Amino acid sequence: MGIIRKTKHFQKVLDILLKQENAVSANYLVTHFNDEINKSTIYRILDKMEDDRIIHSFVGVNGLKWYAKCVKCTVKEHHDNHPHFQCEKCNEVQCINHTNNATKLIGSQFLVKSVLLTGICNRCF
Amino acid sequence: MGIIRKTKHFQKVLDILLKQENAVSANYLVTHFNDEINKSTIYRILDKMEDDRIIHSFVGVNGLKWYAKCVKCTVKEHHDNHPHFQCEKCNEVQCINHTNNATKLIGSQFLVKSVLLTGICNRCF
DNA sequence: GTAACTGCAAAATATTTGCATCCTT
DNA sequence: AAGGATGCAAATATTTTGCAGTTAC
Repeated sequence: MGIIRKTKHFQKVLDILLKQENAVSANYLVTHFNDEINKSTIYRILDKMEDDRIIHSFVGVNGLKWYAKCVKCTVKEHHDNHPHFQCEKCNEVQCINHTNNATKLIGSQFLVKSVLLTGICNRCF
Repeated sequence: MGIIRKTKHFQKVLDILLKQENAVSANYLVTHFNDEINKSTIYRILDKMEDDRIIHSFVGVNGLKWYAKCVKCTVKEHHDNHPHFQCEKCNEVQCINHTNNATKLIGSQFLVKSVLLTGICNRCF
């Protein structure tokens, strides 16, 4: 555990995540910061951010891990479980803004933390 | 491409998938058939089955690939996009029987092929 | 000063692929 | 006979880990 230090690397990764409208993959960040930030460091920063509920993660269609900023999460409650849609052709992930969707979908049998829909987007159709 | 041959291995893998109420991971099958069927063969059989719409696949919380039998799919149309729920603690996947859920969730902006919800199941809560 | 962060190399893990051989039709 | 299936080993690719050295508070 421990406190997160706001290092230069931390800030750089955070900046990308805040700038992005949709989710980004860990792999994208590794490539993007190639020769600037070591990949281990990136994975560790992402882990920390998720622990601190600054971002949340999910696994995409191809098994890659994706991250997106949490809009309205607190340390106590992580309620940013808005669904994501990923196109299996272009692999792009889009956030779907919709409220109460998860519970609407399956009632309250489970504590739902993330929802991922996959398929084909209108651009690739 | 080519025609699927109903070999002994093919039948054995199919039997497991049909017997199962919920989805199983490729990894489970590899372990289950250890010393009986080579892992490459299992992956290839699963690929073929998916091509032929006998089963459908999705990627779980930990990036592992999961497979489940298709209940009402034809070669022409693959409409078995019932949602799956995976517990991030016990990793178990449950099929959620619900109709029209995917389209209800996001309208008709995308062609939705699979829906995965993750979180914590009532047993692990 | 101490705990957290970083880079590097190596490990772990799941899946894929090349190739030679075997089997099914 | 021919095209598909199989086993084996090696390759891929992503993520994790151990460790030594550095940095932030």
